[in-house]
Amino acid sequence: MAGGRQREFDRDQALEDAMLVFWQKGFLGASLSDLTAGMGINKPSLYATFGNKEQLFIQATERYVERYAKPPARVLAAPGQSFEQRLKAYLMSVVAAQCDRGRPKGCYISLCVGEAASDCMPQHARHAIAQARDGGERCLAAFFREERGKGNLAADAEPEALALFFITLLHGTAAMARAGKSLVELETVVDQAMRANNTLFSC
Amino acid sequence: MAGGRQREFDRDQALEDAMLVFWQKGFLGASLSDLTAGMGINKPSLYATFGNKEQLFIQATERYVERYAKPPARVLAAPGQSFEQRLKAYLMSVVAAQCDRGRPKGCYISLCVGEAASDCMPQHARHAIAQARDGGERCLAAFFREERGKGNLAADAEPEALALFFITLLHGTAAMARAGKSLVELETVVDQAMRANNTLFSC
DNA sequence: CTAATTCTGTACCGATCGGTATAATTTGTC
DNA sequence: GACAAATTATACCGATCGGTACAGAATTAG
Repeated sequence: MAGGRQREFDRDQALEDAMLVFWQKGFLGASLSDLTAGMGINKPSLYATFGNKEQLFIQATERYVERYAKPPARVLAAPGQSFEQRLKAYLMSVVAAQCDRGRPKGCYISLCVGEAASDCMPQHARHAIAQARDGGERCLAAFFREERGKGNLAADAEPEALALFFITLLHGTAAMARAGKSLVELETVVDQAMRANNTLFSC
Repeated sequence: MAGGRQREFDRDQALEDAMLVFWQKGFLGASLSDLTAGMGINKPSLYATFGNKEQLFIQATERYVERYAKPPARVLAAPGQSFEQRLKAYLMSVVAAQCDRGRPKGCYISLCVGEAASDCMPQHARHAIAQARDGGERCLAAFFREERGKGNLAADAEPEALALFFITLLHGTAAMARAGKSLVELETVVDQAMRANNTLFSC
């Protein structure tokens, strides 16, 4: 049994707070002062608990994926709804999260993709962002592939191309949400994107 | 007539180089060391010629708009081509620029929109980015409005909604280009987006 | 109790940030 | 040539960066 003073903050809550800081300011823009202020702890506690800024960022990224990227993807498998309904529900769920009040606008991953392309981000952090980004696309491609197997999608439809199209669109809505566009505006964008592929759906 | 030592560098070339640094690293990520190294001058020369980092950024942003954002928009008015051909040529021209070898991937404006939403960017710099971002959307909306007036677009089409859709898409392709997607991949995205609105075009 | 252990707060580290003072150098005017 | 004006290079400024040493405070084991 290990003795010693027990920490005065909740580790999960601190990681959530750190994630929100990175979400708003990116990896570069989030200074240690910003992080410790947002997390309500001081630097030695941060380093003892999470390692360093890069490792904290990696853990925050994983947390974002688990808490904000994967949940919308679950509606893709919602029972009792048509293929088209599920896809639309997924897209609408994502843009709603991108416009959510009280949280940073846009998408954590999409924001950091911009930083990751410059060499201003450490290697492992860049890798974490690349993983998170590809994860969404692969998940969506698997969805289209499966639905095509079920006959909900035209036989000549390309799952990877469809996934790339919608993921690209969602990166676009993330940028627009960050620029201040309203949810209703982005919903019209999703509507137009759905219309783009309705010839494939109706097969 | 003003005497004095004449500067040993070309102001336009230096601004172009600074723009490329901001394009690759963003406002925050571009340090003065990065900028002076990329521009081939030293700090006093930079400050004497361009003011400070923020004013240099504003001038670099304006230069990007003139040299990389406006030229693709000219093909929207190309003579002897259908409305649909011109729109597609515009979109393809933009994604080609986003994937151009030898230049930073993606879009200068789209990259900085992410930074501008945090409070890490000075006020005037943020305003310059907002101006540049809105400029493209307004230009595209005016294009759709004019084409609708000419009967090339359905009477019930909404120019603003169409402009928002395609600008959003291009912000998405910018993020994907920055993430390493190839030009051919992004061209398939544009193709699918064009298909989205072909019911409006055929009127 | 004491000892060992773990966390917290402060104060500090070298490095880099954006920005500038200063002096040397190069030009034009007189 | 003398002098003023403008650019150059170097060296420096205070502030902040990411990261840590250290001492005090809190907890458990014996």
